[in-house]
Amino acid sequence: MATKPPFISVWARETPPPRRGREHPALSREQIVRAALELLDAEGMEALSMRKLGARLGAGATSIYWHVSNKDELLELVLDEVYGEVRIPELTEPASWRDAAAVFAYGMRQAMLKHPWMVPLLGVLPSFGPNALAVNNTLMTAFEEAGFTGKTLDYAVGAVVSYTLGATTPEVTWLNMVARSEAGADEWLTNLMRQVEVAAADYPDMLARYSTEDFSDMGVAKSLTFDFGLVAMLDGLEVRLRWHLDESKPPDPSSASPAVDAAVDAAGRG
Amino acid sequence: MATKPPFISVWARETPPPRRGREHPALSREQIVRAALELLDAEGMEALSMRKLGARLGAGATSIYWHVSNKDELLELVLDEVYGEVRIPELTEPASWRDAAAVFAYGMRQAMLKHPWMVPLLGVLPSFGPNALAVNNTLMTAFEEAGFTGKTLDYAVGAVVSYTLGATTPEVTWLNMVARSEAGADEWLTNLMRQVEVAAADYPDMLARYSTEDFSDMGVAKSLTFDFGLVAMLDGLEVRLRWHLDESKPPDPSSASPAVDAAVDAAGRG
DNA sequence: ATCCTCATCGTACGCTGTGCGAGTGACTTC
DNA sequence: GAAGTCACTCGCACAGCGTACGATGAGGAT
Repeated sequence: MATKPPFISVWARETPPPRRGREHPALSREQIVRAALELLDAEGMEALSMRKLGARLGAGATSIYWHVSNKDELLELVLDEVYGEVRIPELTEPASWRDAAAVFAYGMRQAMLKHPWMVPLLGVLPSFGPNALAVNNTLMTAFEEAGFTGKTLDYAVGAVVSYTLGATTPEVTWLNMVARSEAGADEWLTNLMRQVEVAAADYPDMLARYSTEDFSDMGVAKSLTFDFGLVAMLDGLEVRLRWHLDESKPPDPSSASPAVDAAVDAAGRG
Repeated sequence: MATKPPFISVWARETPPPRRGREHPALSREQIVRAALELLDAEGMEALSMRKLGARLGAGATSIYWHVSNKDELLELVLDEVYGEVRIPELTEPASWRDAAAVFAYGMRQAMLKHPWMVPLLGVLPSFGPNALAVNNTLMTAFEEAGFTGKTLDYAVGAVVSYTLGATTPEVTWLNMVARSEAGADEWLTNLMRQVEVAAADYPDMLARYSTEDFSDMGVAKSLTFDFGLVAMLDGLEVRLRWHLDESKPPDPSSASPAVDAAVDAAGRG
């Protein structure tokens, strides 16, 4: 059992000093990353192999390894390239932290929907690239100007980012599945529904709920769901912002009722 | 370029009727799933190959394919097995929907931290298994008893699930990285910090914020962050529950200020 | 004893990431 | 001009992957 080599983020490793070399190298890191991005968008994650990427660049497969030390490293670069698409405009109004958050959330969601292959990567690769940092910084600054400070600032920004990620992930999973079902999405969906109905026979409430569901305009429904949760989160944060500004203590400092504590402890021991 | 076969969820495919066969087949689906789960927990995703799994079961690699048609299908089964660990106790108090949500959130988070390999899977495989449905159903029922109905019910539950997923994902990514860095976590972290400082030189605010950060007790910090966002979300939902019960319209039906609309539209076109 | 079905397994195919060493051409130094 | 250095490219090879396929055997049913 060969232990796998340690993971070192591109952004954490020493970059060799640029020495003068040939004028026109055939390959460049930017070029490779761009080609990889195109390939991923066109055919998805499992279509990206070093050989295919090399072929697309008119180069040998292993030539890539001069510019990039790993496939993981390449993926880190591509991922940060996507973060570059998430642009948050300067919003100078006072208390426009809500707008900044909303623009980020929708931008991030759009990026994830446009590049579905990136979603699993978020669970494996860190997001320390310059573009990811820039996005994060913009959000931080907007929240800071609104009055969030210290840990509350981190908490609030983290909450918005978390919701955005978590809300979009299953959406992308769903779309991936529909896309992969080659047959018409309709027939595939009814097939799935029938099976789920069987599996969910034990839960009559669930069946009742599903039967009233409208699957015709899924896109709109997903958007509404996303917006609902986002606004709910922002409202919750706004309450905390007021507490923060007034330096008033929240009425109940902890979320945990005794019942919750007990259940969480039990789960922890299991 | 061979087009990949379509994806068909385990839960959506026809299961062959059980015919009477040998009394003691050497392998069983449950056994395989359990062994796969152990292997994944012990050595992570990329250590799970059909050959290794077969070896661990004292069987040939391809024998597994009698009980499971795919590696993806096996992973779907293992994933649902993990959902089985997320148990939400019966909370019969009125208005205990908050407790139910909190217990789910902490349970799900714990499961994800315990089985880090599952996080990327959430972006690829659907969660239609019986255990996943059970968890979802319990949450739904608790919210319904509290007064959520119709689409608002879906929205509210979805918001809690989304936040939980999205908040835990980067946590797991982080832990994975630290674990993979073979060298002491401390030295690895300082190394990363140095590089990030260089990369973030353009953002003086960010540097200032990071320097006041305390990295000593990361676990506690992450827990606090998680709880903060969760309670914020629940507060936001509680406001909506009251609107819902009073059938009063929210003061501002949409989150979108003109500035946000413009920005979102621009992103959509890009 | 014969047949039929369930279940297991060995082999093989095409694919993957990537380590290694040889090759190539341009620039620097004499 | 000659020699050397160095950036860069590439072919080969290795170990491993998922899994299609056909052979093989082990029971129960007849």
